Amino acid sequence: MTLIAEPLKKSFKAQMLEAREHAITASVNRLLSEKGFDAMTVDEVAAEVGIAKASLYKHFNSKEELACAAMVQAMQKAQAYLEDLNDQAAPPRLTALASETQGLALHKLKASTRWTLQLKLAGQMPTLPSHNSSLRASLMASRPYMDGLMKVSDLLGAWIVQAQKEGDINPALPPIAVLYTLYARACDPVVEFLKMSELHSNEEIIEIVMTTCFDGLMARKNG
Amino acid sequence: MTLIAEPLKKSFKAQMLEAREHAITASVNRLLSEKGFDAMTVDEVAAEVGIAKASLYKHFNSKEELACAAMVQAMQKAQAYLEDLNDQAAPPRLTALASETQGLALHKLKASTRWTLQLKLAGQMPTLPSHNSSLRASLMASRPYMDGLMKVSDLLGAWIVQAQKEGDINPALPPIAVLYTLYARACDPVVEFLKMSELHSNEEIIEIVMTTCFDGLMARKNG
DNA sequence: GTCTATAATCAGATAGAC
DNA sequence: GTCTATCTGATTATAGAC
Repeated sequence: MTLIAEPLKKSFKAQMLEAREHAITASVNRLLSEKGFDAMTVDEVAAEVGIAKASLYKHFNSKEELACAAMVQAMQKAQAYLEDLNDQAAPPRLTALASETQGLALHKLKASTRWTLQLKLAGQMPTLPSHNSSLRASLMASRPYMDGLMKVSDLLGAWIVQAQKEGDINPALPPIAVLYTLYARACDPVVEFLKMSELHSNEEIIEIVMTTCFDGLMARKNG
Repeated sequence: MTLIAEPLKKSFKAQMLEAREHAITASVNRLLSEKGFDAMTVDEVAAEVGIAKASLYKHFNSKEELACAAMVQAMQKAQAYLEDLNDQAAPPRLTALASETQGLALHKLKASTRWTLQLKLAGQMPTLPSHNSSLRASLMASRPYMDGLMKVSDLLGAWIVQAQKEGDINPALPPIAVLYTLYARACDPVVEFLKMSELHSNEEIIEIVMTTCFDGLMARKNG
């Protein structure tokens, strides 16, 4: 009995722990997206999760670790999405018109960007502080975060190079600049401004930002 | 004698005061550009200016006022630049090739954006915190700031509409979205990332960002 | 592991002499 | 107006009972 019960009990406790920590990271994620790292206080997190602040510090040793955990979770979600997208070998025939004029690589880059914007509009995109902060240092020192960042960059980087080869992405742009430009969509203030103006639906905002990102501001005279 | 000396003396004192306050805003401007509002401390400002913190508070009643003064200064500089650009009625024949295919409005929009990027790369662009903060509220309550912002927006807005009429800017984009997209160049993290990577000169960075902003990421197949 | 209560620190703001 | 010294409040982090 004890031989079976003991491991089960441990597993249950571990599950509870994991669930609790997941609830914490979810709250942190939301607050990070809403106010950013500096403005977010540990008291707020504790209040939102519904536990005492001291209990938080049993799970995470510092505010930076707390935020790191949320960022890692988000990064891994992105990684999973991109890997899934990458495995879809067959060209999607949903949008026949687009597929004929655009290569698969560009299609994936656009899908990724759209996914990012949707997440951001849903308030689930924990944004990095634009200026150097203690959080940046913690993230750089975090193996899981850097691993995720590298895998994500590799996937996107390969698509970028491929899209340039296929004549879909401007080959004059350094791939790294394209990568940064796509990353920047995750913290694009234009999205927030347009949302605040309440003149456009979320879908419209996404289409506007997708257009300015891939087609630019200028009219396509011969398009 | 005193009739002349008194006003002169007052004027001199006023000049000193102005010079001192200019030195303060210059420091604030630099720190704001380097670290942002939250990370910048009043102690730092005092240390950089070379006066005691209490003396700072004789000039400005709060950290917000301090930052506001710097932002207002920057906004007025932008306003002056744009008004100057606006007064150049004659189409610049410097770049004959560009002038033939692009209207004057687009030319001015590009010049403004380039100017912004240069300022940013020079570390003279005090960036707004991306998330809501006490600074935002202070700026909204500041008449000179809001006046400058409105004048700047009016000038840019007129050029945007004109450029759309001339077929240079994508007419499908709401003018307000174009305006926000241009404003966003002032706090574009891509610029910082590219600068940190040290792979490109400032001129190259500007050209890259100008390209992604106006032409987008995609190749111009029929351009 | 969770709680209440408290320590420790840091940064914005002020008092008061000169 | 400038200084040194100090106050105040907010926030990160911890001690210690249960």
